[in-house]
Amino acid sequence: MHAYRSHTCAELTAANVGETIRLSGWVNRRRDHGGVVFIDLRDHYGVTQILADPDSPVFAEVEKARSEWCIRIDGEVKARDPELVNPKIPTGEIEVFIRDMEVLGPSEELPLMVFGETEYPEETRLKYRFLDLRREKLQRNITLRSDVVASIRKRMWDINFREFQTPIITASSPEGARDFLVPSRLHPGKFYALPQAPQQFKQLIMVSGFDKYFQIAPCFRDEDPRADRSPTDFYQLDLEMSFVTQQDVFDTVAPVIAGVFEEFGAGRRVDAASDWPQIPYKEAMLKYGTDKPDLRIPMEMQVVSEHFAGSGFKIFASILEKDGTEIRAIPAPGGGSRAFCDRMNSFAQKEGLPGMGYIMWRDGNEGAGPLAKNIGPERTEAIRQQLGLGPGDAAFFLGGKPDSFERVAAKARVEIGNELNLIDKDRFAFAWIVDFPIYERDEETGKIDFEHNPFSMPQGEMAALDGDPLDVKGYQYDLACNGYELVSGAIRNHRPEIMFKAFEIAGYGEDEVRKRFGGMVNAFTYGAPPHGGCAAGIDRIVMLLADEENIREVIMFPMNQRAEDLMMGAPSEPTNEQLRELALRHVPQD
RNA sequence: GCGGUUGUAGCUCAGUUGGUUAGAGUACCGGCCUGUCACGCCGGGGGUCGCGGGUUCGAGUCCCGUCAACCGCGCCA
Repeated sequence: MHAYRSHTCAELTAANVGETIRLSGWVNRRRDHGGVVFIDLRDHYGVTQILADPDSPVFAEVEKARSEWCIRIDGEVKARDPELVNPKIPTGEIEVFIRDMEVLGPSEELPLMVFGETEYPEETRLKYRFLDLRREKLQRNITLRSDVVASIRKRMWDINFREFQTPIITASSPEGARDFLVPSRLHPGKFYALPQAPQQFKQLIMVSGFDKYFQIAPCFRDEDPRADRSPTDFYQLDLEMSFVTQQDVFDTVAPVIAGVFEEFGAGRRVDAASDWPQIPYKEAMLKYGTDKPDLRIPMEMQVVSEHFAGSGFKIFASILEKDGTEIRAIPAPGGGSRAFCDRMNSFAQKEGLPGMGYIMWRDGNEGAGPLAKNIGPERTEAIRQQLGLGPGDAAFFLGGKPDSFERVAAKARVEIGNELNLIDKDRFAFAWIVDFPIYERDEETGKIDFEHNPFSMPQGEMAALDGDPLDVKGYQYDLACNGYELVSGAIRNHRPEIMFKAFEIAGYGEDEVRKRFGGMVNAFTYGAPPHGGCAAGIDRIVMLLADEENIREVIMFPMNQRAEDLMMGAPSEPTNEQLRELALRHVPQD
């Protein structure tokens, strides 16, 4: 017999009754009835009930076993009496009468119970990640992640993409985020960097003639985390193709993403890849206040400035006298109760706005609420008609420069959708967001800078760069799903002269471009093909499929909110010798 | 860097207007129990109430400061 097991803890059924078998696993639960002791033995695959009574030679040892001890047992498979069958587990028809037991790894008192649904603070969970990972949910999530990655690889392979590994230790490439730097021992005072993405490498792979590249690529960014954003490192399905238009990229990627969501979505509805809308960035910001809208929520914002200009509602009327301002409405069908409207108003205040005015419509389409009183029945009725609302509905209003309220408006729209139960939880709703602007103006300095990364081809190419930079759109796109940004990509700028011009507008000279992106720009002077691609967030895809709201639930060994690994103790102080070798000295900051 | 929330037993939490020796569940230790599957019953050990200062006759509770965790803002494909 094998040293540790003849079967897994999920395998034994009535067909095995009478066999002598060997199992290894963890003590999930122990139930000691004095004359009979039960142990639920658990491994990765399932649970099997073990029992011992005084007839067993190891009865005394079995009584001593405790939760999460790792043990090996030998025993005989017995059928359970019909009334003792446990229908909750696949092995519920049998149990194993234990004849021998070996403690492979005893356990201290647990800081976190593997059994049960108790919630634990993240600090505890991360410090004892190996225990947390034993729990059913994380076993499921992490396994799902592996299956998703395998499926993606197969799907990409099937459409003739090939996976190539790109360097992890490379040059700093300022793409927007902060780099992780790695000091060089052989070149004191110089640093490598970890790639924020394999961006330049994949473009070089296209110049190298490989036509279709993908990689499940680790990306490193030294930025603060969010619930849906891992600090330090995360994984992307990174891909790039030559001789393609934006639509070609969509037609290639959408079926892969849709296929994965259908395969692992557990029956949740997936919008057909061919039906995913393409929403211009400007329109997305107007209707949803964000470039990653949740399209499961039916309401769209509308501009209603005309109904407030010169009206009796002085706050909005005077806002509208300033340049670049507008009033926008978020319709809330079924939201016409005072309690709900007040709750949303304080939600907006909590998010940093002065407030969020509202109108409710009663029977006979009569407008109610302070705002309706101020602007009078005619304007109130005009708003109702524009928004297509009726009795029992409400609308919320935000005023000012769009930049100042769009972020909160987007959150409010989600909040309204949630509160009024307007979100179909069993659906994945996708949309391509297109026509991103290439440039933005820094509000404080007034300086023009790249809105995204600087590698996108401007729509209209060189000629487009002659006009107002803020009007230049790029062949640059995101894929939004249920309020998350899943994919981001672009048709790249492969023409050095257009790159230099694009950088010049943002205030970077040719020498600066050559210094930062020299390798790539140089390659573009030797017959660069037009190319484009995108990157899809693996962690976020798995997060959506696993129905989790925190990205750490789908990462095996995540960092905490301060980018520390509590289990491994990272970051840690280097030894003096390490510092000496690297010619580094730590200068304490006050 | 900023804002919000939280911090009480190994773990999850309760703790009233400031008032006796800080509680429960679970885990752990001991005892009882031959059919449980969240087994049950009896008993026990276990506390720097995050930390420091203040107000008070008296602070887990009020005030000030500070630390930590999470969520958000800034930042960031």
